[in-house]
Amino acid sequence: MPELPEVETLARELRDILIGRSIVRVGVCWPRTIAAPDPETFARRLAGRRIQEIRRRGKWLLLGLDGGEWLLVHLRMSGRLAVEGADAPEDIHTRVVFHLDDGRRLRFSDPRKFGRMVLTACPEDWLGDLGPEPLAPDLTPERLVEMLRGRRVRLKVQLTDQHFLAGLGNIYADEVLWRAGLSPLRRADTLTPEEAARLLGAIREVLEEAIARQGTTLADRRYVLPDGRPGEFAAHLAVYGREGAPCPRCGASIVRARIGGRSAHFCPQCQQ
DNA sequence: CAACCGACCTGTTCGC
DNA sequence: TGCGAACAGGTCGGTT
Repeated sequence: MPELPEVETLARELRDILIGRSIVRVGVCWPRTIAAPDPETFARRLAGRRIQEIRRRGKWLLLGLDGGEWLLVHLRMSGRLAVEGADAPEDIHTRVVFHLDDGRRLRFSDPRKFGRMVLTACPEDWLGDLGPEPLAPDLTPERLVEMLRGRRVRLKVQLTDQHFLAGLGNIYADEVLWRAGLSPLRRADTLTPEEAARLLGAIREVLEEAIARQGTTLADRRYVLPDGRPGEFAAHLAVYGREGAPCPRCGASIVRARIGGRSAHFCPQCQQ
């Protein structure tokens, strides 16, 4: 499940490969991947465009093209971007292929078909009402306290709400709360300023460490780098996917519960 | 505003 | 062994 660290890693890797390259031709294998414009227009308008810059916003990847338009990509659950030679093996999950001017291709595969792409001159129209970037310096502990005011939902739900904060998903929300020593069941507006500051610190530590290790590749290998290499953060997960295993901090057994319709993993001992 | 549900999807795991 | 049910979860839109 690609979250902020995975998309950030992709953006960094793809910058080295794609900046300055031109898209020669686009093949759309699963039209519903293209949210806008219609798939034919999408392919036609992309042909001949040069990739000038690559950014990330929350879990969105943004490719800036000459001519002023942006190609927006959201990987959702199972989307994957690979850069490969023309001789690469077929993949039944391929949804969109971008043929590049160096003979290679950027291939989007997505077994679950949830991933979406948009070609637009105005990305803000498509990013939704995203919350602030967790790693941006202007997100201060004071501002986080302000943001939490009146928020009666449980912390786990709050952290995965993209309107509140952009980029955290199920895995990193669990890891962040463990690092901060806060219960996922805690009501968001009950945090003291000290706890909010601790939470922000944990968010940044976890995300920065995960980015440094190039993201989390689980056994299903749903996320890998553009060249197929795995990210190395999975070995450092403290709670996610570790139900019944010992807490790295206190040794208590990690618990899995259902919060807000999805699984939450936490240590009942150090996250009271 | 909070909580929940279904829809979108398919590969994998689980229980009988 | 084989089958269908349940599960995995990001996001949106709808209902209670």
